[in-house]
Amino acid sequence: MSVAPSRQEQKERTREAILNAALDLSRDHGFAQISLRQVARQAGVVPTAFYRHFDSMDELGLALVERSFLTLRTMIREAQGDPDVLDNIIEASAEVLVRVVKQNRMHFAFVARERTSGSVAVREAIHRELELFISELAVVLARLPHLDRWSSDDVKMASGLFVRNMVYRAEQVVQMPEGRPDREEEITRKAQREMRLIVLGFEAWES
Amino acid sequence: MSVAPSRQEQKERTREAILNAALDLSRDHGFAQISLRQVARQAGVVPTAFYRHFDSMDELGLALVERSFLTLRTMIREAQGDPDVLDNIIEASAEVLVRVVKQNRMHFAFVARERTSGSVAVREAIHRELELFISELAVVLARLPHLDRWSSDDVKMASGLFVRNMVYRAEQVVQMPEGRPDREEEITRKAQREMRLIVLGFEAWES
DNA sequence: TCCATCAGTGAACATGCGTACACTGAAAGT
DNA sequence: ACTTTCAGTGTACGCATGTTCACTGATGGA
Repeated sequence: MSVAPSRQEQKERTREAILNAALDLSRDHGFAQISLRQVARQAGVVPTAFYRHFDSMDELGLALVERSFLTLRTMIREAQGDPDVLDNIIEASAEVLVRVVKQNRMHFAFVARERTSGSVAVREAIHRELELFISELAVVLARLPHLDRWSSDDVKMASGLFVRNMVYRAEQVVQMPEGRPDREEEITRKAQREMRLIVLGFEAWES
Repeated sequence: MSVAPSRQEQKERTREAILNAALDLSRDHGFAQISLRQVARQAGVVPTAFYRHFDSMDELGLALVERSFLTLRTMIREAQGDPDVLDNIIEASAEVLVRVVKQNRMHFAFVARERTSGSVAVREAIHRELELFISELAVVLARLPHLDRWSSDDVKMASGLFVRNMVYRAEQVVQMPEGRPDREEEITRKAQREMRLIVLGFEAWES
């Protein structure tokens, strides 16, 4: 027998249910086109109960942005801890990327989709988070053996290119039908090739 | 005094009005979230008149995709005719890009936005058109002095990278507030730098 | 001149929407 | 044992939507 959940716990559960409902519904039609009532229905709650957790759909959207980028941050930390990644940043990180995107398909789909199409508030939040993410990645990259002689501007630019590559590949993984390891491998390969290209370009540039 | 327009002419005018109304309204909220009635209102016709021109909003969306890519094709042809572009593909094409995007801001905004967020039909149409555009650009690139020794796979990949760079820069130009030649120049510069990086990368790669 | 065509009208409809408001009943504080 | 708090309920409202249908009146072919 499970004990009755405390009030706080129960509220948190409903909040999660609403977040998941919104994420799930966004999948097919985009966050901007789903209604408060649809979200409430899917979450198993009456429309007015929604307001106990969020003031508006816009606020829900911002919460989803936050939750999605938490996943991204976890990814970059995991990559930092992994010795394979430090030895062979390009090959390993491309593999980490595809794996993590697959595991958190919906979060990445949300970011990729709402980045250009969400409400103004959501769009700006994603933009801010992506900029932050680029800076964080730049710090990691700057420590790498090959790149530590580059100017910080160049590292930042490389980081930006990597992240853009990442966002683009994430779009592809998200749209990829499930159970297609061949497509998946192809995406990984292309992502690697592109990152190698970027690094080679910078090296030819500086010399 | 102007003569009375023929029936055909008048119909074509209304059709244009509807297309422009939709493009204009999409600007702020995205095509997927605007209603048939809003479009009709802005075009200065009654909602039911809409059906004389399009069966549904989806069909309107497809017509907008077509019209937008017509603009893109014009751009690539213009670039081919321009001797500056052939001599100095990177610098010149980045400038052409920024100029054309500025002139057709709304069309590019539409493509960039609806590429990831539109209805399934619109999204697929844009994807198809972009693939086509990449192939067309690859043909142009293959004729260039520097690139004619590359494998056709590599040229295609470079073309894909250029187009992705283009789409991304177009997003920036679209979001850029008007009358900021400094930002504009910065975008041009970054686009050029990136394209040079890609070319350098390939050359380092092959040798 | 007559008549068919057809782009655009205007009223009507069922439906889904966001939000206000008064409410219930169990958990948590005293 | 009591009272307070508050997550979730149920009703009701005004409003915008997509689509239907019968219509009007100018255009353009006979």
